Amino acid sequence: MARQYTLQRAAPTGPKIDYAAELNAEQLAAVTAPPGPALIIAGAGSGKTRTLTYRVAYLIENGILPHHILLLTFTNKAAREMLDRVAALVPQPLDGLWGGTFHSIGNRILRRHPVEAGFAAGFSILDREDAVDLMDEVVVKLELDPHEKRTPKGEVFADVLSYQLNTGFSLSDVLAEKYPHFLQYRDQFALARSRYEKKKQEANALDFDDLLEKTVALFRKHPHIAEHYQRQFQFVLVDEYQDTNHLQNDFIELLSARHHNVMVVGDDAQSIYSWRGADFHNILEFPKRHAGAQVHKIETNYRSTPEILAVANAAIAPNKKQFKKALRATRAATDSRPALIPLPDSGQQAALVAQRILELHEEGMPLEEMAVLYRAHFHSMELQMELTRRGVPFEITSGLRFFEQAHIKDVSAFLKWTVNPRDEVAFKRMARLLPGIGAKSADTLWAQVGERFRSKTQEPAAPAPTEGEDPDWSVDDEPPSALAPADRATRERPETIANPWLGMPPIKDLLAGLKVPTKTVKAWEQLAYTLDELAPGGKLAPPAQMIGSVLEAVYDDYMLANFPNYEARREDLGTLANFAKQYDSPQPFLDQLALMTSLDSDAAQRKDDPERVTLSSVHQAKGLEWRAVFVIWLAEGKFPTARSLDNDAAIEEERRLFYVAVTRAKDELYLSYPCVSYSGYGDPLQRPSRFLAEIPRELLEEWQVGGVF
DNA sequence: TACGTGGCGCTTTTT
DNA sequence: GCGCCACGTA
Repeated sequence: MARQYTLQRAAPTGPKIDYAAELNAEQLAAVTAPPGPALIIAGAGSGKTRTLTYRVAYLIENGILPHHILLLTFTNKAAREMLDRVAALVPQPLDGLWGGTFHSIGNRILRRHPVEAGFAAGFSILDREDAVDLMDEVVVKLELDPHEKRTPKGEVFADVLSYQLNTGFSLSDVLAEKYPHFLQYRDQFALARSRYEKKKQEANALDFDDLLEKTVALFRKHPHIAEHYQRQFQFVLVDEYQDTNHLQNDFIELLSARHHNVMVVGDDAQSIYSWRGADFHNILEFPKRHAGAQVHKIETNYRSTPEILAVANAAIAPNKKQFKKALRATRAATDSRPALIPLPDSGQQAALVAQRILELHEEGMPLEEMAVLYRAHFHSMELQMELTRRGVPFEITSGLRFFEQAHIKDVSAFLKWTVNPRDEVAFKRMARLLPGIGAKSADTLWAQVGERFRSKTQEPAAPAPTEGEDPDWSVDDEPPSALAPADRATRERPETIANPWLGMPPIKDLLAGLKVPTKTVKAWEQLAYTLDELAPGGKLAPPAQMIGSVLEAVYDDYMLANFPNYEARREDLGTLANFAKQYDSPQPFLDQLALMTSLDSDAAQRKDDPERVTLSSVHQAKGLEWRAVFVIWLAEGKFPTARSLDNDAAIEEERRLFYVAVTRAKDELYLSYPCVSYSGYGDPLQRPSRFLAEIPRELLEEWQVGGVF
């Protein structure tokens, strides 16, 4: 069965990269590693991204077609950055290269084989909120005892079931670990799982987990489809491997199963996402799972002063579960050690940080070169007030993401339902915007619309999952030739742009005459008319035009009536419509909305803004660096967080988090904690974090802060 | 359905 | 010390 295929070197085009000159010995070894499974342990600040991007360039330079390379990341930002950097290195176009987040790659594959995956073309993607909305519908029907004072809500169900899927743990184990007080509901959770699956099926909608899980299931059910992709992806590269979960690891293993050229890059010491299912045993045990795997360690650090690195190495040393390694500094020694700053209370902690920021700024350090890091966002409240008082501009990495804001999601609901009229979540969201329509009426309307829609389509809207193999879908052909590097799968099986309205009566007829409350009649007619405009004559309009129609017909009025900050929201929707102009059809636009977190428009916005200090949780600071870093609230119960105190594994993760914080600093590091905090709830007395006690005193310079206060 | 009041509980976050 | 949610009423 196995087909032997010999790679041909492409004729060299353009100047070659001088790898030996541009990389250090450790990086070079990883970049030029022979094929086969490889684990790259890349310490903080060691040039991990550089290594990965040069590896891709190296593969391409050695004749591997971009089409045969798969590059997996966690975030869109990382994917974009890496692809951009590769593009800058190699002369040939990278069009065929499959690079993106796990979810976007899963989506891309599923869009080509929706039916084989058990769905219909044109499926919706449910973001986290949509998934919870749908789960709420399931939970209502479970009829949990209303006399019970506390019953789990949709959010808890969604969380538990998602965590279970991502980790592969049993339901009982997940409940015991995350929600022991809900263990009695075990059976309802199991029931909710199957009902939720059914709901998604009926709605032709996939949640984020499905984008991975259904891809894995597709491959297991249709080996010939799996084989196609396994053949195609001769080289698989994975970024931030230490944060992969069970499901993502299956995804990686399946896609690389044929060629075994899987290079995973990560730092076990920076694994900080176990609470959302990441299992750093994936990285610790990679060499065991892949016999003969090469292991490369990259430990030369270009970022921090030796004094900061000494603290970092000491900080992580107590962790038992790790690959032993020590970062080596390349920078020259300085005469300053990181500062350890106890403060009488949290107000003075805020004052110290603010004052020190101003001093550094006066010494010539730009504000954007400084950051204040903390374990939890509320730890920054006092500091925010202090900075405001002193007129220090700052930027906070938290809060609602652009696409998760209500007005963005409201408007997208119109588009989503037009593209996929089976999308229950989108329909109900849209309906609830009308005056006089709440959850109950939305439910009734949905039942009627669903009924009408089904009766108007000759075939059931959901094609039953096909059994057996699709005869038209043969992938057992010759591998893509160098002369025709275009993606064969794309040519043979383009992503179907589904149009549910073809051959259907106009939308307004579908909605006309349904029973609605008297005060809703007018708005209902208007809605029907508007939706008709989104698919005039049964043809889906371009998304930018759709947004315009929705705004003009209903949503602008809605915003005026319901939001105090009408102007800002209106502006956001203008930005959205502008963004939508790049898309001819709504489907890919909606995919983008679901799979992206932010619009890069704020980068442009920030241009004319003054420089700012960054305030960030440590989690969100991963991968970033600043010249000066302040880590605040290093007190027991704050950092490490109270919930981790009685759990060794949790403490180790907190310690890794502390390590991430420390290794963000290039030149200056300040570690502080208050002895007393009158703000907030709980015991005002604070004890210094154990992480501070673990650092040899001589590595730090202790500050004694006095003064008038 | 829409709006007002009391109680509870309080990390981290990408897709 | 505050915000969110669940429950009660018009």
